[in-house]
Amino acid sequence: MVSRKRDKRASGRVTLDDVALAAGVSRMTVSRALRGDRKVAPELVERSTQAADRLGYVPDPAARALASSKSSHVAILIPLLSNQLFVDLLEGVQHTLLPAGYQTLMGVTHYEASEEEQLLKGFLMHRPAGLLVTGSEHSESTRQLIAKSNIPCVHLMETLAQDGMYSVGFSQRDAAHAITQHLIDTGRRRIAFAAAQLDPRTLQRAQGYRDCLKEAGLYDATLEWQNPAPSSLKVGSTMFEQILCMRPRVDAIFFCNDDLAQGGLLAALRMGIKVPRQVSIAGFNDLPGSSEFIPSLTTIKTPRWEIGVRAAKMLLQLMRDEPVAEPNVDLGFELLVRQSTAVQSIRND
Amino acid sequence: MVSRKRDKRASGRVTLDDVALAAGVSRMTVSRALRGDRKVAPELVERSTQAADRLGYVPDPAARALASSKSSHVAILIPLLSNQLFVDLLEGVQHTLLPAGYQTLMGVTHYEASEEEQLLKGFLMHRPAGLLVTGSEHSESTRQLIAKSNIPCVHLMETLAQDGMYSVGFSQRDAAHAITQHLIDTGRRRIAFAAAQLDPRTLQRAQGYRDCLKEAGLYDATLEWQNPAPSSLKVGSTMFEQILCMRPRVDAIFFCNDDLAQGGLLAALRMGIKVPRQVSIAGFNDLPGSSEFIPSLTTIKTPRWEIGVRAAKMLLQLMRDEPVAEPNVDLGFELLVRQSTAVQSIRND
DNA sequence: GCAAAACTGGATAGCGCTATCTTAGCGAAG
DNA sequence: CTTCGCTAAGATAGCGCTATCCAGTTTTGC
Repeated sequence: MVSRKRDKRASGRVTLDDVALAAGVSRMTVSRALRGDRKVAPELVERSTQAADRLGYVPDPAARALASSKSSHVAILIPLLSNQLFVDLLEGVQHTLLPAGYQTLMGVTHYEASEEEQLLKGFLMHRPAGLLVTGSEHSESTRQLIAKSNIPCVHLMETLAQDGMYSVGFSQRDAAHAITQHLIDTGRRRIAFAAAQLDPRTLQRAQGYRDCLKEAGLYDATLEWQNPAPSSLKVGSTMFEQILCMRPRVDAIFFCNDDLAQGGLLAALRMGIKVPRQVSIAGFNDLPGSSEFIPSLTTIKTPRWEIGVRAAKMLLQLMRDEPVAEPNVDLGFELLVRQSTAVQSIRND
Repeated sequence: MVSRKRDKRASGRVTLDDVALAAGVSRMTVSRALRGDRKVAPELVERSTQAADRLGYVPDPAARALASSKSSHVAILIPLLSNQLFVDLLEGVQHTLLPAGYQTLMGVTHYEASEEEQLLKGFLMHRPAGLLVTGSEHSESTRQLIAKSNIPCVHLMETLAQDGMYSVGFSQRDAAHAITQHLIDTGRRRIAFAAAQLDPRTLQRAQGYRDCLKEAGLYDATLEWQNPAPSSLKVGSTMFEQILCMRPRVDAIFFCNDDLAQGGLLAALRMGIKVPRQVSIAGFNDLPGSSEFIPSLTTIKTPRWEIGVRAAKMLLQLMRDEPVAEPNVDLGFELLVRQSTAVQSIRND
């Protein structure tokens, strides 16, 4: 017979067997009809879906996972959620994955390799169907865990041109280069760089800054400031004070994240330093508030929501074994010129 | 025999059967030994755990869920992640739940009842072991879904004294009352209230503001400003301008969230209005940056990380059918008095 | 026009666990 | 000394699905 224990109907759960019985076909046919994994006669599909709807059938992900050894989970690893950047990324991902029937397992690594590894292990035991990770630099064991698991994986936020790897992001280096160039173009000559949270992306931005200034013959290593503390308004304030105290002739500061830059703007206000007249300030990421600051903050608008969406779409293709046309997608960036780098006067050098 | 298909060892997965074989006991004994769900002879527990460790056994959550019809998932519903408040909450929850072996399924509702319902349905089909939801006000169908599911549920962020319900939070009303009282105590008399994102907690804060001013005989309904838009720096700026334009004699504004208040501070700066000399400004939540603003922002520090931890602990007890001593926990709040409400002068009224 | 290949629906056998029933072992009670 | 619990370990039976094999029916190729 089709069903095993039709008498034990007390469970309340509608199973495939119930649907099959109602539709007058076999359980397998319903399973196939609902998932569309093999060709089923249109009429039987119709009958199956109707019966499923009528009975309110909801597939059991656990049973599915057990039988197919593939879950409907996608694990995503991000460094933190206190940066709006990653929140947007995550929302883009969920926006795409949820309608496709995937649940997101989110892990916050706090930029700790050990936490990342721990989280990944926890996720892998759930046999996720896909993996999304931030950046491409990971500890050796993390890399191996990913490789051995044989689970489709897309890297987020960076461009990456490595065979067999998938990524969606933009060039952090180029973006930093562009905004540095903008500072040069607006007449600045002693341009400092202030970074905190020295993650790989920050370092790539540092490189863009450096390259640009070297090309212009303006590079001065003593104007590069790096602070390993987590990026925050407070750190930005402190760094601004430090920089202006140690290098009073600096005429622009490129902060590698908007929260630092916002802190810088506040510090300038406190110190009575006019922005941009005396010092130009630029940020990165276009975080909420940056457009409202006094003066409004010049920054790089990064397409993180779009990155989330695009990466999730790519992952969907990978999970369905569909071909991926472009394994490494560069979504670019946009320079937003606002008041904090306005040209106020030609400075004599 | 104990094992079913010992020959088919190609899968690479270590199952309970493997461990049982290695330990020289039955599969059930290992299962019980590892979970400690029934008494097992100490020696057999020892042998089981050692064999499991040696073979690197990792239980399969899907199989577990299927067999026991209870998963190791906990679903959490929060309104949004762009407010640091909920990020902290979530981190507290994960910090507690992850070591206990539970995976968090996070859903962002964007304050939309329909989204909440949709997400909840998706979660419920995973048969989560527990549920965490923000606040106590939900659509009727959401409430019913929760009730019918019979899954332990803890409500976050609000105090709630309803039989059979569990909550961890603090009194939004009392906190708003306290900060309003502080404004009165510092000599303010025409105290405006500016709210956005009119969720239940915001409305409770409005009530605290209202109650306090009425007690002091200072209530003026025309000083209450509510904006249904999502809370943001920009909205705060706009509301500040509006309030000062329409009610120029206002001497304090209580913004119901720090981002609004920060926007207010920036607007004041732009308009040349001295804070706190001319207008006191108070916020709510102590978000990052508030201590760095010029002037630093008086606000209510809310224990959201602790709420997450405490709620998760309570949920763990519920999921283990342990008794819960205190089903409704009030974690309080703290008034942080900073420069934005300093007493600068006694205003004649 | 006939054999082989291609398809379709159904029966069967688990996926890796846990709930539950059974049985063996053993001390306490009569 | 026997009988009755009572406990702890093992055997059994699925949880609700999908992979896979099998058989019946088309199609296709030469």
